[in-house]
Amino acid sequence: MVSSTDPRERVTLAAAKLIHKQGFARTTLAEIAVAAKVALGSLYYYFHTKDEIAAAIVAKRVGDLDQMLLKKNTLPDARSRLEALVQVWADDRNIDARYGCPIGSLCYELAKGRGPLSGHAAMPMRTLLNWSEAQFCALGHSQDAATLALHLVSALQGISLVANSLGDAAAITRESSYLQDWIRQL
Amino acid sequence: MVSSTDPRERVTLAAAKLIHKQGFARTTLAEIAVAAKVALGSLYYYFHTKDEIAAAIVAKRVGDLDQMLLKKNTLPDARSRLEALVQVWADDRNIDARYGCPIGSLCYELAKGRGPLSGHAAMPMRTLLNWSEAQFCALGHSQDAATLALHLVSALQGISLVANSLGDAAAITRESSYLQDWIRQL
DNA sequence: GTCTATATGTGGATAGAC
DNA sequence: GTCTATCCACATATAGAC
Repeated sequence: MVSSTDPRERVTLAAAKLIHKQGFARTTLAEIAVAAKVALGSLYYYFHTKDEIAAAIVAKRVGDLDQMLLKKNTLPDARSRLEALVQVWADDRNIDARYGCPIGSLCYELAKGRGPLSGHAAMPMRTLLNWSEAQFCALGHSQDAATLALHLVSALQGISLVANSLGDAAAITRESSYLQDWIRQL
Repeated sequence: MVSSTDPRERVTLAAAKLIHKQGFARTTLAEIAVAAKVALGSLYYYFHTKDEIAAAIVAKRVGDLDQMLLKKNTLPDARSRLEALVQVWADDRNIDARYGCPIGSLCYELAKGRGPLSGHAAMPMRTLLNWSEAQFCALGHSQDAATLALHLVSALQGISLVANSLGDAAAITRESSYLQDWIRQL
């Protein structure tokens, strides 16, 4: 299950998986400790509080996102880069329909009524928005690139939420196709 | 704050408000009891479990949604009806940016990794989707009405999530404008 | 029906040995 | 650094008087 040798990373990975499936509030430190093969008390050597684990997960997600988007940048044109982003959702349709978007569902839970953690929730969204905006700019839509990026990211986050509520992965397939067409026609 | 005379309704309303702001898992029965001006023990006269309160909130939300959509049906044409739906999000931008969509954020939390409550999460979404699909049909898009409805509802749910994560109500204004234009051009 | 009091379980967090 | 054992607060749920 958890294969990293660095225990701190093992905890972050295990927590990310569990929290994706169960939500942050419903996931206990005891569960995380078991999944990470670390004693419960040891968690507090790596993180001072449960909230800090959430912050670490968000930071890791932003890093993964950056890496993923950087890879897409090797694609020849902005249009295919945007299509590739949508394709990520299409590929992950089954897990997203079951547990929601790993990024969006966590951000939604953290942003709600929390002080310090609310700030963290913005980072992954900004990452997605900024990259998308750059692509729309490259496509020649520099005037309304921010608006188009907002629409794209909203659609991706929204379809994850709707498909999860319905328990219907096919909804993600359908919305992905719609978005692909939209990008091609732009 | 809570003005209903029927105590059961008072509990449902108080719980709905608190859970919208704090999330389901983080809201305690003690808080609900205080807000509803009911003794903690009395909650169990009206509801057997905390989960039942969540179910009652969802049922109430579906009822409110039905009523709201029924009102929109008095508008002369399908296009203005769809615009009116989007306008609801634009009007509620401040509260949605702060706490998320009252429907979507609850559904997202309930659908995740829960047995019986997962089923309830689908109902509000289906209500929104079915009504929207009917409007797109009336607009002459009977062929792809379901796809258009899915795109609209996803966009509305998505912008609530993104705006909440960013803490930015203006994002809802911008996406609403985009969707209004989209509806007019259809 | 509505209340007070309480049982029961469990979660985050700490203490301290090794 | 990693562990075991434990504290303490609090949340859900129950008991039972009124």
